[in-house]
Amino acid sequence: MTSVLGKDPRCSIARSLEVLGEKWTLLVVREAFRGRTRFSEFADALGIARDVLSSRLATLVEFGVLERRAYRAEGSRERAEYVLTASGRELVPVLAALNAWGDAYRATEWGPATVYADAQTGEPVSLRFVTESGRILDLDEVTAHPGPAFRNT
Amino acid sequence: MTSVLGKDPRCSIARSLEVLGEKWTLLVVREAFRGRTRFSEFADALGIARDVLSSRLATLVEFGVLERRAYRAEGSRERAEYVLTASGRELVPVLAALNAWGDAYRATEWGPATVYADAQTGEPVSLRFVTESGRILDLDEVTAHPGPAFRNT
DNA sequence: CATCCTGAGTCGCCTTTTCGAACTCAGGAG
DNA sequence: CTCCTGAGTTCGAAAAGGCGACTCAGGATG
Repeated sequence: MTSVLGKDPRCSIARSLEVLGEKWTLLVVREAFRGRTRFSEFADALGIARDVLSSRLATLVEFGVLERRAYRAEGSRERAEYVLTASGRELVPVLAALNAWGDAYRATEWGPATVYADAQTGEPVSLRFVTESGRILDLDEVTAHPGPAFRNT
Repeated sequence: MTSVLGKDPRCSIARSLEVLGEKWTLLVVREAFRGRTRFSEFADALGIARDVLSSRLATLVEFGVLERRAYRAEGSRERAEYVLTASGRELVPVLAALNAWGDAYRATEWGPATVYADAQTGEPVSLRFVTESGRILDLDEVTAHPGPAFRNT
């Protein structure tokens, strides 16, 4: 991506996209959530060119979304695997938000592809805005306004 | 982007990214949320090449995220403006999720760039997973599993 | 009327990314 | 010693992005 931010390094969205915004990157992360860990698993699942995959894995590792580890299947030599780090696992909301929007506005005959649920009860869950006191708001009750980064200095 | 989905048209994330995943697109949407409507406003705010902006606006209009309208400032000729549609406004969670992740994992000295709040009370809000019955869950209490699209057929 | 100015693009040329297939490399298996 | 596999790297061609110049429509100016 080579710094999309150029214009505003203060915007957190721009900084996130610097890591996640290149073609294929979020799909690689999606596959990581689906449990893929190996180079060929990602390549086969996505149909991505291998050199591009190589480059995407490298930046995801560089920015701490994935961790590259050596592992050894029995009777086989050492190989690399890529697993989500804590920061990678915190990308669920990003994927869930994209998933929900796609379900709502680009629906297909097949229905929803991924459903998020309470791990305990299996009850379906959705992403909502919640106040600190636990009140759940609708989208139109929420406003975005400039934070510290656009007030100080 | 020319169909990243190739491999899986059933995945809602892939379909969302088909519209939103090209370079600059989400930043254009962010600017739309900040109230920009005119071609030059987007261009100036982002520092994006004008031909690329032209193309991004076209696909956002094509997929119903923005609406292109004619407007006329007094004593000036008719010009175009781009405003968020209902489906565009529902991208808040996507931007909020990216914003939160950037704040958490790519923080800067300046602090958060954008803060989401209850429009009424000003109380800060965050994106959370909520069950249908209104229980708020932590990320690690949520699982993603294949929906209808990966079960039927 | 002729000229200037502005917003909203388009055009052409060059650089950067992506694509796809082929090639390499390291070790275990036969 | 050769074959096989997973994990990449390399290379040429195609697509996308960046940048400055150019166009186009109409209102304002003289």
